[in-house]
Amino acid sequence: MAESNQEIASFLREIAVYKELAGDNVFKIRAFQNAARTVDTHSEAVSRLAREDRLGELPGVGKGLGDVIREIVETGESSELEALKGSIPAGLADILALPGLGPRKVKTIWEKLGVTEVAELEQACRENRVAALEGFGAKSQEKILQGIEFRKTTGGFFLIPEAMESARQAAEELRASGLFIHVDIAGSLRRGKSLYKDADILVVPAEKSDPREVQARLLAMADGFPDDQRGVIAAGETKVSLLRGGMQIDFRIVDENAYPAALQHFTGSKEHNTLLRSRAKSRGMKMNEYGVFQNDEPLALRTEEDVYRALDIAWIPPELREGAGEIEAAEKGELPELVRRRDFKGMIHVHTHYSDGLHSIRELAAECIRRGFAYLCLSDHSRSAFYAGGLNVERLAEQRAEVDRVNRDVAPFRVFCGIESDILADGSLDYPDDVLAELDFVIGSVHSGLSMDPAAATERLLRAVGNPWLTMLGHPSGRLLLERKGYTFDENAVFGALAERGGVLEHNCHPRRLDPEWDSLKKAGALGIRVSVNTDAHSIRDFDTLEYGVTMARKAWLEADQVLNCMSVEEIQGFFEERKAAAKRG
DNA sequence: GCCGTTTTCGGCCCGACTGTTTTCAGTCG
Repeated sequence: MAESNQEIASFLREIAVYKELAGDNVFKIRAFQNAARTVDTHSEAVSRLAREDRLGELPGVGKGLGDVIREIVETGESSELEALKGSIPAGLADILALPGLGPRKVKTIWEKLGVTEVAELEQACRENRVAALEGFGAKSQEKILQGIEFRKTTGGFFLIPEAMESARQAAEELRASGLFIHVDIAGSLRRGKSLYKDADILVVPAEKSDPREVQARLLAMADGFPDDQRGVIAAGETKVSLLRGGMQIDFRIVDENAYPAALQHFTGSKEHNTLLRSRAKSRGMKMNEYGVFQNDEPLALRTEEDVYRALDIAWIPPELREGAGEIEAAEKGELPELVRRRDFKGMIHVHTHYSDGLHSIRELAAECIRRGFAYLCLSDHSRSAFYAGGLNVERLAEQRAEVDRVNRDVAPFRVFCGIESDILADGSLDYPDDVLAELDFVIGSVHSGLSMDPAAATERLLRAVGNPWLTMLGHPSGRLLLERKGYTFDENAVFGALAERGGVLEHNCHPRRLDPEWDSLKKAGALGIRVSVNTDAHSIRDFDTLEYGVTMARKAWLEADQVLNCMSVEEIQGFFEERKAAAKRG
């Protein structure tokens, strides 16, 4: 039996990949991809929809996909997927993921060379056999080798800080050149993501700028970097793609009159743009990166707002542009009023030198005050986290006493004393109830025994969430970006329990965690779960990462009244006290 | 495979760039 939405979605996604390799109809493939996204982000358990014969409620799911989903739910298998696997080697999916290789070329490689694994492909390239294929050449072969090499090192992805720094630096250099009237970071960096493959920078040359000079200036952006971290990927009239410091940057060059449409277009996402263009078409218009056209006549657009207005909808914040219901919401005038950085009144989930943090309670409080926060919620590691200097009961009491002393000095600023309690293997918390009762709040996090199967993980989390002393669930998936995947669990079950008990879900905005991913966070928000955007700071410098959390919260459609640390100090104190009173009642 | 204030069949977004081609297929976003 396949119970969770994620499991069902991964089946559909796998079928789509195999169908691509099989050379199936592209629209059919897209139908499976769309259905996977729909299932993944649906806030109700799709297995339940299947049992109640309500799969038709899912947009993009008709008879065919309904049958496929039903079989997955009932048997935990898909005969369609099994059939595809029987005729297509699994290794081809890895080859398909390489840059520059689509289904047609992978098919050629497989049929003509018998290559079915990345390692075999690498060898074939080195033996010059790929270049000899029809439709390939020396350059394609070199590009494939580079792609394989690139994936071996970084996986081809960058964390937010590196990607943002790289893009901001490039944009600054271009602005300083005086050749451009606009230099904007667009693409996924503008929309917000947890990982980045590249950066998109939109440039509008000044009227007097010579196009050749513009292109030369852009090409020079790779200068000064080590040879293995630089290169020209593409150099056209409207697009220059470079490898700069190991990261790909795409520069898009447009005229000033196309700027609004281009900014919209190059911000994406692909899914969002596809839906928008489809909307334009159904209204007798056409849109592309150069404008919105009616009868081939460009509409007058001055801002990005105008682009959306031309399609009869309100401007959509970039973070929402994922083709995940934002256009329908805009059409109905139901776009959320997204939370902003200035709505945040408190810093939550901060470690002190009592465990593995760098600073004292007073230092952290002073820094929060300096940054305009009204409160600070401390949560050091619990006793089982000995590797991180977790606090035993005595140490915890000492910290509690110091917090009380500090609070007398910093009022009306307030320090709350909590704990980041390990969720033990059996799902219990790390202290007895009478110790937990002394604290203002409890974050429960899994730090050990991460290799659980989904059923065990779900059980463990459900037990923790069911503990009345747990205030919030910390970094729920346990993932470390670019390092480890984390465990999977049934989100609908765990979030459902959290919603029922009025528990809070942490979004841990450490750039290596960003846990949970935005789509899961969105699902939680839709279920009415309050979210806390937590820096998990171990030093004052980590306070800056709140910026990433704000982006993810916005991406998850959250409004200020859904976010715990947007509460005033009085409100959050009341919230903690109420939770504790309820826990005492049992 | 889905879907329908043009439609139950015939659409399904649009353009740029590369590489290998002598006019364009494949890939990408």
